[in-house]
Amino acid sequence: MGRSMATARDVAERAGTSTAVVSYVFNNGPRPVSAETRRRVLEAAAELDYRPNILARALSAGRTYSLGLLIPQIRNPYFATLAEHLENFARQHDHLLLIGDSAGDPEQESAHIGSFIERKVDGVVLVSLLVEPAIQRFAAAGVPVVALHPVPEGVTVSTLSIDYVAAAEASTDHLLSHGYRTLGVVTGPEDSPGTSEHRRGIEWALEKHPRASARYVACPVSRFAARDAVQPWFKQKRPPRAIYCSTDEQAFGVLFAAWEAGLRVPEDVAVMGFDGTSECTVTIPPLASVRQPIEETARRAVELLLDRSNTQAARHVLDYELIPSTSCGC
Amino acid sequence: MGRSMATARDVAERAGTSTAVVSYVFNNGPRPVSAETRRRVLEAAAELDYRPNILARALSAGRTYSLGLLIPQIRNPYFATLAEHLENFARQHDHLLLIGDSAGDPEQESAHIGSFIERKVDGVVLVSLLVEPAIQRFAAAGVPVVALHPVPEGVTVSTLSIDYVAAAEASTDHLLSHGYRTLGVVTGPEDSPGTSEHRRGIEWALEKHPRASARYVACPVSRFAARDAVQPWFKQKRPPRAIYCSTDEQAFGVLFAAWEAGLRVPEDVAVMGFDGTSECTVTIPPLASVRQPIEETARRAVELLLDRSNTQAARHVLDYELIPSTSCGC
DNA sequence: TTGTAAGCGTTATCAC
DNA sequence: GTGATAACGCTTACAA
Repeated sequence: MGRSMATARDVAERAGTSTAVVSYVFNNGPRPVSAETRRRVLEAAAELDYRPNILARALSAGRTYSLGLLIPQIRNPYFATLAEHLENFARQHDHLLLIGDSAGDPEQESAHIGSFIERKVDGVVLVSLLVEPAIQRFAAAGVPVVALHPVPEGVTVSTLSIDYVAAAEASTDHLLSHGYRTLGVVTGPEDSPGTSEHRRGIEWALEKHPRASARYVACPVSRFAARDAVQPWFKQKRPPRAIYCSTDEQAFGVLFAAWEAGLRVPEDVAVMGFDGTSECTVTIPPLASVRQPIEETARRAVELLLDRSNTQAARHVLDYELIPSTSCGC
Repeated sequence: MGRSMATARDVAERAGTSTAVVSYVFNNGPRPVSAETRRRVLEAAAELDYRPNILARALSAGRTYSLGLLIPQIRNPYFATLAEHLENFARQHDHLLLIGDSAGDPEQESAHIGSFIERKVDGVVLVSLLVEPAIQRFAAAGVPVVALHPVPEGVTVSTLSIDYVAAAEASTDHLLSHGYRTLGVVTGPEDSPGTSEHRRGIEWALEKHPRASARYVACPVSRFAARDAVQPWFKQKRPPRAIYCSTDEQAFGVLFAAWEAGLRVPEDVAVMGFDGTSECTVTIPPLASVRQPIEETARRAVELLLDRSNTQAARHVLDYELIPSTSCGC
């Protein structure tokens, strides 16, 4: 029982028809089937509890009904939330989501890319450490990709993201409008996608506030790395009055470092995150941030990948939302 | 280029042999191959950049080289960490890890179970909401399972976990040994696996401290739900002096609720978590907890599932470690 | 030690 | 509208 599933052949025999017709019924095509025959097939299938063998289907039809998600770190709540939403939308379309967590390691990322190609996923949602090689390999294998971060000009791929430069500028503006003059900036690694966009937005904002100055530090996107990265600032006589973080994950580490150094947030140092995960509402104190439209991103990413007519690489821009909260001082 | 991969047939032709031998070489069996022939096959394979088609292999051999992980919530850092380690070990054994996140919803859990069975995973690591139905379905489909939580007596399945009762007792003992007399206990839902083990351990500890009393609340395993669940306590004139949480995830919400209510941790209220994720080291204040051996659990789970000789259901018990920290008052 | 050929369970072409 | 039948690419008896 359950040991060996019924096959299309069994259903065909019981319905007094052929395996071809069984296939036509279950796929609504490519040939038409009379109402009466269809009924008999569905009845037989129900009686035998027939479920098409996905593996056989994949081998024959060349589609696996699976999507890949490649991310730097599943422990980052932003990516965990993204994965949740993508999984929901993928399931609604009868697809399985494969999650490839690189854990910040390009080698693991590379292994996942190979794995996704090998398993012939129908499409990949990409948040990559090393954007260009990843895109090259998927392109060479004919796997559709949607990237969720900025990608260098000239690289042909669909992207789906907010305007990072504008969001960074708005966020910095918001911080500086409190009158804070000294800014600390925590970004991801120099070469990681998005870092230069954050910088550019921050610099644009700084131009409008000539008395403000900024110092920068780049570190891995982890709360632990960020804590370590800002500790030296907090030991100085004059720590930055406000800290801009390019991810919430890093901001979590900054909040801790401030607490550890005996600095009050926001009275002594203001902090701003980026991503706007719901975890921000229960940090101590609640974290101001820039909300990314995670659910909409997930919905559209799945649509883009599964819409097989859509073969154009396009750059889609979504809206962000500035979320002030206790940590920024308002 | 990359469009259509080389097949075993191509390799066989180029090496002047048959597809059978190609298969023997790539699987190290089941028939022996002479050194010379093996060399020619490998050479031809390298020249053609041949990679066996995993789908075809799965269909033919009945193994998919994939493992499933079924968890209640990927956003919980404990499960995210578990997923990371499992993925690493699975990859070391050339297996892919499929993550099924139920998001606390039995219907989603059920859908994932169906999906894992349908895709014929070679084994499943189970952290389930509804243990028995899950185990039934996998058993009926002939899928090996390792459960990472307590499972009712009489259910035949391998388990791999710490002794929850003993750990809960030790943790409660530790709290009470500070002299705290009033204890608040936050557990997961009444019917979720583990809850009764936590309760039992706590009660054993309470018996040794006759002047101590406890009040209980059950809530979903989420920091948000836990925050809401303990808020009423913190509004009372005499909140519990110490709070035991059956997961770190819930303890995170308790720390926030205490802060929000103006209570100091640990001066006004002590807090203990459970799971011992590294996130505990950067909460405000750092969270005392019971460390689960996540990496070892992951390693052994993969070994158990892939060791095909091992068909016995056994209950494996791992060691936990009590981790005192600021939040408990020592 | 190697080759032939029959599956694995679909899909889809092509003839009826 | 329907039914044979040849793929899909691999594994593995069985024969040589």
